Amino acid sequence: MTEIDLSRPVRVRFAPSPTGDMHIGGGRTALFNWLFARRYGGKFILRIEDTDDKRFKENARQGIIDGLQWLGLQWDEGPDIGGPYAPYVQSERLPLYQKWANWLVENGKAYRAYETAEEIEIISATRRSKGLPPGYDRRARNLTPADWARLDAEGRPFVIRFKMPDGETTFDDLVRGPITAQNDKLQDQVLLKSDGFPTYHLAHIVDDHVMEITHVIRAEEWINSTWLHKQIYDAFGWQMPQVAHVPVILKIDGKGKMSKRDEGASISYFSEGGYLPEAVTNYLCNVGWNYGKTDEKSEEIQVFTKDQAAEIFDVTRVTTSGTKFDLVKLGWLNGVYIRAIAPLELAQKLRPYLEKAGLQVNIDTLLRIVPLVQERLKTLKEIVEVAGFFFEDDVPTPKAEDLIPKKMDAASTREALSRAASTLSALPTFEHAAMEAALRPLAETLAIKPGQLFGAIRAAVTGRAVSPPLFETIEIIGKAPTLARIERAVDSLKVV
RNA sequence: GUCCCUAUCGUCUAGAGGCCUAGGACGUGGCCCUUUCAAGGCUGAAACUCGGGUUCGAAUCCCGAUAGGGGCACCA
Repeated sequence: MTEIDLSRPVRVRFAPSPTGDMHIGGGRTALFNWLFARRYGGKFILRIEDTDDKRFKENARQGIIDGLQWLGLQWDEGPDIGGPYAPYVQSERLPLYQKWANWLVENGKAYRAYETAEEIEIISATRRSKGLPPGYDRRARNLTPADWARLDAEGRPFVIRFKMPDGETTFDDLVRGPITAQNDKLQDQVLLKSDGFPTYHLAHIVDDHVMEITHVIRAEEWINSTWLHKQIYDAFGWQMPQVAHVPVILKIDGKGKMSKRDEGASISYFSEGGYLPEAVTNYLCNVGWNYGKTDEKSEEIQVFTKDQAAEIFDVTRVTTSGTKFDLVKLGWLNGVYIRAIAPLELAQKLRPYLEKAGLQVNIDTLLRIVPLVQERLKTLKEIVEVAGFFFEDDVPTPKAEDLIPKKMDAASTREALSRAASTLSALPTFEHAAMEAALRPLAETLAIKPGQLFGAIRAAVTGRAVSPPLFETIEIIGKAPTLARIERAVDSLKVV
C-alpha cells in the first residue's frame, strides 16, 4: 500500500463548486480533509471553484460556508478569512489560469481547437457509433499557427485542449493503490474555454500547485479524471499531490448515488431537522472510515468526537466500496449525543424548535421538562411531539375509545377518573411521589391495575396514549389544569 | 457502447493465508425492568456473490463470471 508522503508541510483543501445547498457527501469529503489536516498538524483550506459562469452561484457560497461551520470544520485559509495565497475564489484568479494555459500551448503540450459545440456533438456521436468512447477526436492537433491566424481573422472562437501523450498513465491512490489507464482512452480535454474561463481540470491543478497543496482527498467520481491530471502535472513539470478517492454515498433504498432530491442529501436537512453536528460528523466518520479494531470496547469504537478521530485518522484506512446512508443509525447516534448534553444546554437547543412550532415557551417549565424527555428524543425537533402539549393551554379530551383503558368500560372509567380527581384534589402537595403513593391504593380499591388507572389519567390530562412519566408530567402541568382536564373527561363519558 | 472502481449479516463495518465455529454497531426477535413510550440489562436469528486456480491451509492471493457503483461536457 502506498505510503503517505509527509515530506512537505501538510496542506489540504476542500474545493466545492457553489451550486447550491451543501451536499452530505461534500460534508464527508470536507470532514476527511479536516481530519487529515488535524492529524498531521497541517492546514485545511477552503477554495471556491466557480469557473462556470453559466451556473447559478450567488447565495450558494454562503450555503457552503454555513454547512462547514455548522459541522464545526473551521478552515485555516479561505475566501472570507484570506490567507497567504488569496484570493481563494477561482473566478478572481482568471489571469493565472490563462497564463498557464498559454504556457502549455507555447511548449507544445496543448493546442487551440476551433470546433463549435454542435460540431463536437457530431464527432462524439460518430465515435460512439464506432464503439469508441464519445468525445473529441483530436483533429485540431494538426493545425499550424498559420491556421490559427486565419481562423482568428475569421473571428472564430477557440478553446485550448490538452495534448494527451501516447502510452499509459498510472497514479497511486492512497486508498486504492496504483490505478492505470491507456492514454488512447483518455480525452484531449478542454483546459481553457472559449470565454477565457478555465475548466476544473486546469484551474484546480494550477491552484493546488500554487497553493502548495500536498494531498487531495476527494470523491470517487474523480478517479477517471486523475490520469489526465497526472499528465497535466507532468506537462508542467510540477509535483502532483498525493490523491485519495473516498467512496460515494449511495441512497439507503433504491439505486444510485444520493442526489439533491433525496431525504438527508443536504447538510441543511440535518441542521434544520434537529440533528446535532457532533452526531452527524460522528456518523460521517463511521461511513467510509472506522476507528480501528472493533472487537473490544464496542461503544467507544462507534461513538467518538471528531477531535478524537483526528488523533488517529488514517486516510489509507478509508473503505473502498460505496456506502449507503442510514438515517436510522444516525438517529440512534443523535440520541446518544442528546442524552449526553447538560440539561440547561439541551433546553436552550430545544427552545427554538418549540417556538418554530408556534408554542409559547416558558424556559423554567422547559427546564423541568428536559429531564423527563432527554432520553426519549432522537432529534431535537421531536420535542414538539414529545412535549409540545406542556405548552398548549387547550388539550382536547380524547374520544371515549382512546380514554377507556383495556378491559374497562365507560362507567368504570368514569368512576376511576372521578375518584382519581378527588384523590389528587385532596393531596396537601401536588408532588409526583405523593400522587403515586395515593393513586396506587386507589387502583387497588377499584380492583383495577395501576396501569389501567394511570392510562386513563394520562389520556385525560395529556390527550395522548404516550407521554413522559405520568406523575412528573402532571406535576409540571399543575393542579388546576390537571383536575380540570380530568373533570372534563369524566363529563365526556357521561354523555355516552 | 466504452473505460475505471468495488464486492463480508438488512445497513455500516472488523478481518492484511492458519488466531474465523467470521467479531462489533444500528436495525430486528425473545426475556427482564416498567404506569405508556423511551432508556438500560440479558439473550437469539442474521453474511464471506459464484466458479476456477495457487497453497499443507484462503473471507483473505490470482484469473474469470456475475452484480453494484462511477466516468466518458467549453459541469465541477
